[in-house]
Amino acid sequence: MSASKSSSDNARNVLMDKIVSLCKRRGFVFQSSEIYGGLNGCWDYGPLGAELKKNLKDYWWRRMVRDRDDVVGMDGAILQNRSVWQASGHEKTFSDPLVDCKETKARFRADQIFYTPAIIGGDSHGYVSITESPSMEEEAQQKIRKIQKKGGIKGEIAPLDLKPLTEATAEERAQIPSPNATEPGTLTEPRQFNLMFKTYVGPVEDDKNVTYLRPETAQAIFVQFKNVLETSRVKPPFGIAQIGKAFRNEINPRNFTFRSREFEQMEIEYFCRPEDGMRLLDEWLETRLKFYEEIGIPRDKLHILDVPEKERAHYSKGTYDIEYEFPFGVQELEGVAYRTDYDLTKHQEHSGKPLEYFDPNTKEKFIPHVVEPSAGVDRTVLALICQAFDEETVTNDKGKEETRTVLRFAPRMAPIKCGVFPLLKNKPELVAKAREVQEMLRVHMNVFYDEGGAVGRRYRRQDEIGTPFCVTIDFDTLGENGDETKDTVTVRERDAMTQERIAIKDLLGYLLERIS
RNA sequence: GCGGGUAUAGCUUAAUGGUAAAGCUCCAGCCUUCCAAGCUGGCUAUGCGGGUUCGAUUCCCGCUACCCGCUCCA
Repeated sequence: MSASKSSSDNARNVLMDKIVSLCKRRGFVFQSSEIYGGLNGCWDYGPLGAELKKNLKDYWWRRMVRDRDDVVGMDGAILQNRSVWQASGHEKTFSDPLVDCKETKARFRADQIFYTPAIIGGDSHGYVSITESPSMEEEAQQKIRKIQKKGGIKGEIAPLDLKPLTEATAEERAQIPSPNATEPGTLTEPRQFNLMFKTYVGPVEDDKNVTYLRPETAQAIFVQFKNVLETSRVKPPFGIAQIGKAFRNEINPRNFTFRSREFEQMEIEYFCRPEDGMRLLDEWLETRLKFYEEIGIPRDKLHILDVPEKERAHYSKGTYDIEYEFPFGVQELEGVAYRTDYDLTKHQEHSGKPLEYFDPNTKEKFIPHVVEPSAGVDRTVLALICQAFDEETVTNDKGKEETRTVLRFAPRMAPIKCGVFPLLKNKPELVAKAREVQEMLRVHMNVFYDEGGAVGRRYRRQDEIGTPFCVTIDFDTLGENGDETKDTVTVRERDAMTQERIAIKDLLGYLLERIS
């Protein structure tokens, strides 16, 4: 690693440390179960984090559901019949058999290690193994040739018989070396690692009562597709939107709240005619990119990854990942995937219930195709905080330089929209007037009243939590300096720290215009 | 899961085999006529569990959590 690389790594760690520290100090995010030592991969949102997250979800719901004629909402249960997870393929594919190499400490997925007996000149010379790749035949050949050369063995190498390690018997496994070791016997037994949290429905912990906490919210939508269709007077193309928790028993949670074991998703399953799928995939990508701009994540901090076919889920005809430049790297916020008719078809097969749509105009019956924009709520909250975080150097009255920490949230995302301060707290008239203004505003937005300390300190406190506006009631407001400024207040803006004098009667309109 | 690192107050840092210190923050009071002013007072900490020891925050072991690198990421 070069010096410059490690110093920039260090810089971004410092930035992330500052963000994590601010999140805790000001009540955005706490470690879950902190007083008991925490719980790996779980986080709690404090008062401001909860507001921020709620603002994000509410705005998504408003833009994706209420502002549109073609999307309706639902709210599915976290627990579903186990058959749902069998039909969706999660019970099978969310469970990976893992093996460790005791010698090299490497970990492999057992289904991605392939092995073959090394047969040279008709005699067996043990086994070789390689990890799955397009060139694995050739690599296996090379490994066998090495054995041949090393042992000075004569004869033809027999044709390879490559099989995944999952098919090896116990006796075979004892003789199969790890792909990156030479001696056999260093691989552990394959162990099932299930990414789904298993639980039991009902009081008896019996195999018949097994189900899982949902690893994604989408399946509830597919399973209720017919009910929504029949009760909501919608017809394709239309979408069903949902916001809710999902759970994955990640092997390795990392990067603060970015990869958690319990997380929230905002998803739409958009049902359409098969021929419209690819076009709608692109349209939804644009719709979603616009959304990120609206919440204050600029386009130039987003990366669009057109996921290549071999990395897509097998049923997907096209997938875009929307990624954000986090301090710890470019990471996915949202996947926009064209899932074809895979999910509905699977549920139709497994449930035996028809999930087709009959188009009365064309007299056609078909299983709708699906485009799915699926966003991570917690990841987007983290992106909002990372994007908003800024430190700037300001010079105070005494000419001393100091650091101002400010979260530059888009006002519509800010947890608190407006601070309300009496200039001095020991003047009852100022306090009374400030309370009056607070009452007037609070029915329309989240406001915060503060009278502690000097007014400058109060401004800085609000800067650090991203409050876009602060209103101060002073002696002008009371009319002490003439009628012209009576019943006016100063509105101080967070980013530029500029102040404007606004009449109290115009204040609500002024703020609403800037925060909606 | 492997390897490395870290763990003292809300935050940042000190110190110590013998009752843990400070700055900032926070709270209360006084003062204060617009950008972290001042004064007084106050709350709050050695992650958890073992061991060694007369005595452990300090030494040892285990666990947990967080960070970094691998690995993993439908």
